[in-house]
Amino acid sequence: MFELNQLEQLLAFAEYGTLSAAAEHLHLSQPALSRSMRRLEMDLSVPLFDHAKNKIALNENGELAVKYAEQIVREAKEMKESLVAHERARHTIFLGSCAPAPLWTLLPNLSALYPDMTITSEIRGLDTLQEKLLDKTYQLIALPYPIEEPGFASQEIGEEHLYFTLPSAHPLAEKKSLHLADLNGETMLLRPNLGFWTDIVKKAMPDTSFLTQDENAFDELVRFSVLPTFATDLALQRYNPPEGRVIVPIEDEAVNIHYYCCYRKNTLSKLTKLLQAKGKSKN
Amino acid sequence: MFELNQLEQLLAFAEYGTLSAAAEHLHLSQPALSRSMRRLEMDLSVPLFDHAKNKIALNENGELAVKYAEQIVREAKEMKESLVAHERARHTIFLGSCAPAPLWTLLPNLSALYPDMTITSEIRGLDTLQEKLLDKTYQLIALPYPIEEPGFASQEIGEEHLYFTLPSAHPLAEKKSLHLADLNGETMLLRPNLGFWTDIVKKAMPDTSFLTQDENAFDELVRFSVLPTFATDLALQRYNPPEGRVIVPIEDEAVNIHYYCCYRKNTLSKLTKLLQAKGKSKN
DNA sequence: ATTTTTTACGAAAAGCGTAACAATA
DNA sequence: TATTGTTACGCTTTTCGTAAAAAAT
Repeated sequence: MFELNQLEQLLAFAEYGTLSAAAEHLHLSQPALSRSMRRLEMDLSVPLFDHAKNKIALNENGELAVKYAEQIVREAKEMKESLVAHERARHTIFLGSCAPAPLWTLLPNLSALYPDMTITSEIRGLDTLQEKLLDKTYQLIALPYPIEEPGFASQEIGEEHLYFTLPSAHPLAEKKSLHLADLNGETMLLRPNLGFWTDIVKKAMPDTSFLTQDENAFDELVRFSVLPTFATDLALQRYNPPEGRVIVPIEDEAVNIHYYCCYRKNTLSKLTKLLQAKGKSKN
Repeated sequence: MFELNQLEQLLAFAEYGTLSAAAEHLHLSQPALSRSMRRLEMDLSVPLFDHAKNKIALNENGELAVKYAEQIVREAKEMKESLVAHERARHTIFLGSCAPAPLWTLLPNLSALYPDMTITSEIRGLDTLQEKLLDKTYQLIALPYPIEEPGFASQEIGEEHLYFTLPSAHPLAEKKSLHLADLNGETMLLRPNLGFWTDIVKKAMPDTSFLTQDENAFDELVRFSVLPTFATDLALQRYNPPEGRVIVPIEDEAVNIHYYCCYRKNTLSKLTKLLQAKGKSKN
């Protein structure tokens, strides 16, 4: 039988027109390529070239052979790429979340539980998350509600609550609590990549314009700004509380979020234990 | 890059389940196959097997690789078969005829004109002939009428006329000429593979039952039979006239056949000369 | 005990490069 | 004369088979 090697060489010849040119691009001596093509003719038991003394060209068979070779070589490359991708996927847990907070606990726990796996995560919209869990892009997603798909498990992994952080001089800074609507219309600062939190507050404060600032410069900006911004209880545990700001709870029921971790029941067997542990430790 | 060789070996392993069994069917030592599969894993930079001490089995990647390998190997075989077929076709003139007589002149002339080509011929129905000329199965066909397809040439190559051969004792044996209908209802003997002649006489003599006899035993049978049979002027030139038989011309216009040779104008360049020569020599 | 896979080692085969040759433009 | 393809020859690399070892049924 002939070999893929020879088909690639045939394609190189078809592309470059002469054995010398093709051999150079193949990093091969020209006599070697000449012999290899003769072998291909033998292996196929069909002449592929018109061999003149000083010129060689594809004949009718050769042209046909090139067509086949293109297809076969393409599929061979596809095979390798696909296998490499598949192998990578076998060693990767791809985690989607609706918000940053679930990742703070899930990522380190997953790393500890599956030390050989690469953990990749991203924050996406609720529809995207569910869709890509079903099509197996994600092995695991964090949602603000449980899903009911058969064959999937949903387990609560914690809750998060939203607060305003107001400058001390703000007119409402002394209130014990507020509604989102109370600040509707005021310009506010937002961290980027807050996931579905952004949707919630934009919906409840349609007249507010939100300024989004780079994550790294955000704290700096807040310190020297008089604009109100948000915080959550989980974020306040994780990061330093903003200086010179008053934290005011928000009473809207929509900002009391319970997170659920959703995944296929027959995958990630160690995950069940992780999630049961999750119910207790919320740091 | 990996090689087709290795893919075939992978398929053999997938089929036979163990390296030993696969190696035997591949006419290869088992250690060689073991190493070859390890090389395949290296070449693909992906593990394909679960290597246990004493057992080796395809893993998830391997199963996927087998699927790809099946396709690629199938196409590789297809490539070879297709090329061999194409090569054969390049050296073959496939000739279809509606009757035996045109072949008697066309075959030797084609052989002389194209000494490097294999000449293959068969007798088929008129519709089949035209259809397979158009789809390039035939390079050349002989029909009892010219065709009008654009791009095709039709040239008359001779004529043939049908006769009855009657036993001397036959009631009609002394007639100077007859019509087909005159013997309608009588049982007759027929050579096999007469092409469209069979259709002509069956149509004009619907009440006659025709007995077809093997070509080699036919002359023998005729000699000892009192059944009428047919001959043509061309057949009488070619073969010995039947003993003890009277040759009676048939007057039906339908049995005076002019043969036409039909072929693509841009192929068989030498053929034009042949056909012009054909008009003169009719042996 | 037999079967199966892997490792080790020497031999066979295949493939490559350099050089030389032939032919062409 | 420079370029192209084929042939010849020696060398390297690859691949193979046998033998031996390790492990499992």
